[in-house]
Amino acid sequence: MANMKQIAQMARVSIGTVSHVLNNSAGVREHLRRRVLQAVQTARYQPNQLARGLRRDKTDMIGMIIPDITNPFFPAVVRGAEDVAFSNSYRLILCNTDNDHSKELAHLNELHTYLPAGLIVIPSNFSDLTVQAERYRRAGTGVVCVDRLPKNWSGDSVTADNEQGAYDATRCLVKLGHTRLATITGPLHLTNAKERLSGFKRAMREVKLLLNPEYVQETTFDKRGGYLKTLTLLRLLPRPTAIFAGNDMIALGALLAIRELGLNCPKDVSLIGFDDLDLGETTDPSLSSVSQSGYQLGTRAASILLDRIQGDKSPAKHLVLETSLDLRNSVAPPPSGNRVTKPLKRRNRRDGQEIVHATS
Amino acid sequence: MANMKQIAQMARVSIGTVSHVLNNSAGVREHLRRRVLQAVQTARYQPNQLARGLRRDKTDMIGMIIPDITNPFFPAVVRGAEDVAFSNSYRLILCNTDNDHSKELAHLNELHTYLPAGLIVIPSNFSDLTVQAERYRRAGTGVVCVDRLPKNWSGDSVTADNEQGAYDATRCLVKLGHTRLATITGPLHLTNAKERLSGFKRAMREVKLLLNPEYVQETTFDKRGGYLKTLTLLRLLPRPTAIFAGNDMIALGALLAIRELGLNCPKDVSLIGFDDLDLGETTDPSLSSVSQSGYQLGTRAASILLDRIQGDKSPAKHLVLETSLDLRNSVAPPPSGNRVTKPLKRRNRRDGQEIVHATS
DNA sequence: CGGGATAATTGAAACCTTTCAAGGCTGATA
DNA sequence: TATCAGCCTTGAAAGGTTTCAATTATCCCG
Repeated sequence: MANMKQIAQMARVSIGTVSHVLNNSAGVREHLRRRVLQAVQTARYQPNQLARGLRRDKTDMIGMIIPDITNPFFPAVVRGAEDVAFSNSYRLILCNTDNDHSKELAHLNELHTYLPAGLIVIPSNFSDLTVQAERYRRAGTGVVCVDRLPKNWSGDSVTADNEQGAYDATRCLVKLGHTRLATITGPLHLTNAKERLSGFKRAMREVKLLLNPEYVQETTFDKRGGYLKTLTLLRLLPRPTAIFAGNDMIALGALLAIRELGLNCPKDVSLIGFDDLDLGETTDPSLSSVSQSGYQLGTRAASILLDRIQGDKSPAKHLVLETSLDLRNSVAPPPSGNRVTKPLKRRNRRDGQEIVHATS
Repeated sequence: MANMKQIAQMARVSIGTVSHVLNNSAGVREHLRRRVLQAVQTARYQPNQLARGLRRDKTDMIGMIIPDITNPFFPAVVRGAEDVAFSNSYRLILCNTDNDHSKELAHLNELHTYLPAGLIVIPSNFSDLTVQAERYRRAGTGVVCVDRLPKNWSGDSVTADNEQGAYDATRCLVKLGHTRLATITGPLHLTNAKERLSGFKRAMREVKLLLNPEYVQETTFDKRGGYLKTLTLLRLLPRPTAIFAGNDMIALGALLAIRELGLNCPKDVSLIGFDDLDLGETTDPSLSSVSQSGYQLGTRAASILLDRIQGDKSPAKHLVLETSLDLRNSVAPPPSGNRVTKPLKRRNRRDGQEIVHATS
């Protein structure tokens, strides 16, 4: 691989001049500049980013840490961030924490030694990002938090209006005539889960509906959690007629559970999710959901970060994006009047089905 | 951030000794070693990876290039690769090419200057990776190709047995009694698409079924492509009774099209996809699919790469993973006998629906 | 044409490691 | 106790860039 020294020789100039041409860091007379560019071309020279980073104390990499690349919502965020970063010639180093606290820590520590220009983080469960981020801040490296915030987070953030989204969804169910509303929340130490629950509660309060505490189930943000907690909910008496799921993965699990118990969505149970993932369009029934644009979350976060990199010293920004309710076939009015509650089918799973049962 | 010099001072040894302790590159007597480790601890020292990489001419990063992070199949591969890489303390730099040739090129070029230890690539459409990879090989950097191969690829590769998988799926449809089988393939310059088509054809040939050339439609590996080509297929006369889709995203699009034309899957049209994505479980009807483990593709690729990094000089490896057929509700025998072909419903899309129509 | 001011160019230091060669120490053997 | 081998330890160079200070070239004005 060619280096600057060789380019300098080819162009019959000093190394310093080559650098100046490449970075526009000082005036260089046209004929020299041309010679340098020429040499760069013919040698297909590309500056060694490690050396450059070492010297500059900063690279053109942006670290991005996400909890689970397997949940389709996060790739959407990544995509957004990548698009903005790439077109500003920053590159993304993507780290997957697998929702594992220690893995997040490891990434956070390591990343630091690559001197990234900034960090975009979707905190994992139990993240103590706040402490870690301090190290980065002290080194002048921006950190933007996306989707959910760790405890005591005071830095830049981009989130959706979770509270309002949940509120809207709940109001919609209420308007359809439901009175026995349940919700399956994500882990309540995550701000987004908490906010969605409080939106749900606000809507209930507003119409003076009583909320049976058993109707609020907390679980992880995945299909399995949704599946298990839905089984729990649907065995309660009286059985809830509508479920607001903390996200679409939970809703997907709910759908499976509803089906398995011989019930029908939306006839017996209405269901609304959160995120409005693409895959909600093709489910049976198609899934209603609170739509938030993961892509936008990503682009906005990257933009804020780029501003910081370019020297924006203004106080922390907290961007909250609007949500909208996307109604499809998974909602309907509750089963008519006081009709006798339909009995549940005996549970009968196919062999080899994948869902693992929790021990607790 | 602390550096080696400070550690050396704290431990009252030379910089060289610190390095030796950290890398086990020479015997260091126990009491000095302890002093160094102590200092490292208290200063929370972490070696600067840029400097290290610069000196060693190689970093602990593995570049991974994928065509579209938004297609759930690829994150699964990433996940696999990441798990293996991470546990061997390599880190993944993920680059998304958006199926864009020039973006792939840009990433390939850039990545080079970060001196990654190796590369895992799922080539994009029209990739001329083969040429690019040469540069890496000359620098002693391994490149492993996953899922599909670019033209003239002679390096390491990990792929699924696309031909056999497609064959099995087709045989299954035939066994159910279908005779008018159609297929929607991915871009045929991609090896995986080509292999799947040839598996399909082999099955047809074996049972001496005639293949109407119009029954083979080529498109991109996404929902929109599947949607459009299914519309085309279902307007042909006689109408095919079964479709083998080149992947699950295409199958998802097909499902939408079938539904939109007022037809029923599986009663009017049977459908089998490829990849066996999670989301196939919750579609209406649930989607049958040729199952290939993206996760395994990823782990295997990473393993091969790690071997190369550790000095494995054996000839290029071509790992081909088995597939299995996962049957769900999207397949059934063809509509009974010579029943009059059901008329198509007039097309009538909801406003604001997202699918964009191609101009051609 | 000389002088000064300004612009262009250069050389070398610095960034933080790794690694090599050289020097120092330890302990054993004679 | 002197010598030697062998192991430890060290200092310095090298890796490729940026950047600062210093030098050189250019230009304009008198």
